[in-house]
Amino acid sequence: MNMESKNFSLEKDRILSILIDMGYQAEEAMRAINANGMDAPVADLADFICASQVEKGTCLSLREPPCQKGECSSSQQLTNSHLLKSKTELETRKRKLQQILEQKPVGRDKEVCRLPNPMIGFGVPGEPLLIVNRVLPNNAMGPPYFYYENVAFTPKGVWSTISKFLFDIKPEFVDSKYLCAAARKRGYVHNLPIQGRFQLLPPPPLTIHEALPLTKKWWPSWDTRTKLNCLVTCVASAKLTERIKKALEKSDGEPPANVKKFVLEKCKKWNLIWVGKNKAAPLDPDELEKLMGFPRNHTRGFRTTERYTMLGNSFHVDTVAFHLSVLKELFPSGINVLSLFSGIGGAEVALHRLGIPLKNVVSIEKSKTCHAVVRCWWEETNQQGNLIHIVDVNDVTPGRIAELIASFGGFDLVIGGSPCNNLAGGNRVSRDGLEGKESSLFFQYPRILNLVKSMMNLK
DNA sequence: AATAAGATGAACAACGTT
DNA sequence: AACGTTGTTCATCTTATT
Repeated sequence: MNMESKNFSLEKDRILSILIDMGYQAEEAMRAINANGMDAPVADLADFICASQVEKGTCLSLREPPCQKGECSSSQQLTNSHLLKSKTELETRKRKLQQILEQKPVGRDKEVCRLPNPMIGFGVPGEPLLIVNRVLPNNAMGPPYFYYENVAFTPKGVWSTISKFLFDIKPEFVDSKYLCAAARKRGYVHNLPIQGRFQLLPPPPLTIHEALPLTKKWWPSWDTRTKLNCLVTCVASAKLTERIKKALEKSDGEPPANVKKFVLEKCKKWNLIWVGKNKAAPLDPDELEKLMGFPRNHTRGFRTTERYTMLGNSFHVDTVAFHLSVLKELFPSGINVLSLFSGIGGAEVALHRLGIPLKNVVSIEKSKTCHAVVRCWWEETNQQGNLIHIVDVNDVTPGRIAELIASFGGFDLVIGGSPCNNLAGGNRVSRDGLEGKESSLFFQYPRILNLVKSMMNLK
């Protein structure tokens, strides 16, 4: 076998396994690849299979047409908010959001989800809801409720594909800088109610100085940042700190413009904070934990670089909790949660801090260290429910789901954020989009969600 | 052998100017 | 409308160090 046909065959296997991951039969997946070619987007292949299933009457109703969208405009302004911006600005925001919610795909190549500016989703704490009634398609309704998360900045077309596989619900894009001192631009697709949200108390500090008071003393006046950029998995080395120190020490007092520019650029790029005279350093894991909304020492006991990786890949607890807060009055006696790609348990921590009892949590996570973190937390917080760990998402078969549902009566919430590494801008090597090696695990989410839905509807 | 440090741009949105 | 400028980003891989 020559190299070219070997690569060809490898690529075919890869696409095939993605389609099988999505819950399709190997045979129909193969037919779709043969009919559409291997260059066709996976979404198209899935469409093809779905179409042929419809013809045969075997469609699992993965994608029913969305129901008639009602008017989403019966907006009502909540009174409170002294922070309320001018009325016209609020109206502008509402109008822009409405446009995004109603936007129709123009053509296959133009299917792009627009990002809202400001990135405040349906609203953030301290501001009134922008939309009070949003109408979801019938097939998107719970049970169970679901909540999916990923990075906002992706290659073009990714979010419209994600949306397409999740009942055409438009993502709610939110930047966590409205809830804490660090930016975190993320998209959330969910079928949760949006009225009656509340944030965790105490509210996290909104500025760097309040969040990290010790930096105040050393912060130069010409560094005007009040918010940190996105907290990621990599940090700058001590060498960069040294370079900055050296550059600043050449001048006493106000440094020249070119030095300022150099330093500020590095500070923004690497999220440095001022911890000493002329000393800009990366955040500690402890500080990351705090900024991400986790309890102190949540990831203690693991190597530093590992802690950076785990924390950088996590939910922002307060943002997620703000969205999940509506569940509190719906499930006063607690909930059963299916947590995909759990990581260090951002969802679990958020629910716990909201005071929602965790009855059964099925956590799917392949990283041993991540799961160890969640297990530790589970015991430290004296959880009364059951924590069930599944290592491989491929082991979540219809049979396994049926077993779990039979044992405790079904899931109330399916939550998770799938791997972003093939989507994230920081990736120079393999930013391959949704079909990338890890990010294609996204397709496991709708597969499993639809399994849970269909089995719970049988009951 | 395990761990940390260093080197490695591009894609995309937003915004201003021509 | 077209174009240039500015800014941000849940990272990977190789090499050095312990």
